Amino acid sequence: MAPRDPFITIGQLAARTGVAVSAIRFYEDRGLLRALRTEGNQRRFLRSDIRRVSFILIAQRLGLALAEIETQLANLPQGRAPTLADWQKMSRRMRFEIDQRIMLLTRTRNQLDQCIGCGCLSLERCRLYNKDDKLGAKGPGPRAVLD
Amino acid sequence: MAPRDPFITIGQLAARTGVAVSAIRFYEDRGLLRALRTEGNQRRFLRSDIRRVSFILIAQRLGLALAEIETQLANLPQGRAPTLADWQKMSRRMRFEIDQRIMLLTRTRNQLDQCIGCGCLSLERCRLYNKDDKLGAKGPGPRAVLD
DNA sequence: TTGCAACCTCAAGCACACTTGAGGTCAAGC
DNA sequence: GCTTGACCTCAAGTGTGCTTGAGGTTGCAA
Repeated sequence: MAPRDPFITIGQLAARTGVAVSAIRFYEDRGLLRALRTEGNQRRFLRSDIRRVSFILIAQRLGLALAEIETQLANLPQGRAPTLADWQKMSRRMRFEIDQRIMLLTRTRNQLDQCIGCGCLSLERCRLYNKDDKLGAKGPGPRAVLD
Repeated sequence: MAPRDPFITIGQLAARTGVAVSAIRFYEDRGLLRALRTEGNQRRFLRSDIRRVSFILIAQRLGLALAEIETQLANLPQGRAPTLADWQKMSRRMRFEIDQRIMLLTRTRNQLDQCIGCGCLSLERCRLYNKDDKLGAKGPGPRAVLD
């Protein structure tokens, strides 16, 4: 493979991102990535897919489910390398998400501080545990965290 | 049941915490709760178990896995109602956890800010995506979030 | 040309956090 | 005393995010 080849193999993508090959195939299945195929049916990714996978990892660290990440990624062009502006837009959206999360945690902390005084955690007047104040559960399976 | 009965049924515990009856049985199975039994083999919980369940909910919101929550709960007395001091100790531990999370998010945000300028997200020098900087994956299953 | 790592598909398995279902028991009110 | 809803157990199912395995193909290189 020439050094200027714009395409990379699945193994290279895996190595560059630290994600398992099987996970990359899984992401492709789920529609988070798209790959071209060689004549011999092997996947070839764009170099820019390294960024795409990195984005998936960061978003997961923030607690986004793959479905939500897919929605976010839909804002990027498919098939061509995103421009710097494309990525900057994504970054700003992410920053907003992070801000939201920090605010929510801060709110939880403040409420907890109020509770330390009374040791409640379970009284009707405690907003921390109040089930109507809870972020709705989303059915079975792992719950989303602090969103 | 007399109004001063110190015990509550599983249905009452479910109603007071907003958690499904099946989930409470599951928590008991997992060792997060303990129940007495009536002669007719029905569970009877302490009123203080309402707090215990509330704690589980809050800890889950912070992204703790049930196993970790179990460890935390081990610091509470089993079988008798925890004192105010017991709960205050828990609250302070939780506050620490929350602080950690806020710090990690703040760090992530700062790194992202640096990235907005270059739109990188995937370059070797970018600390955000750097796979050695990643919080280690913990095998299969849902990953812990920002811990 | 042959060897071998890297690739392919498809099906099944796994950990977590529960829910659902079948089939049966308990207890409070009429 | 009978009905009815709340309770019981145990097994199997569900959704998410993957991994593992079987069985086969590709492609670089010695």
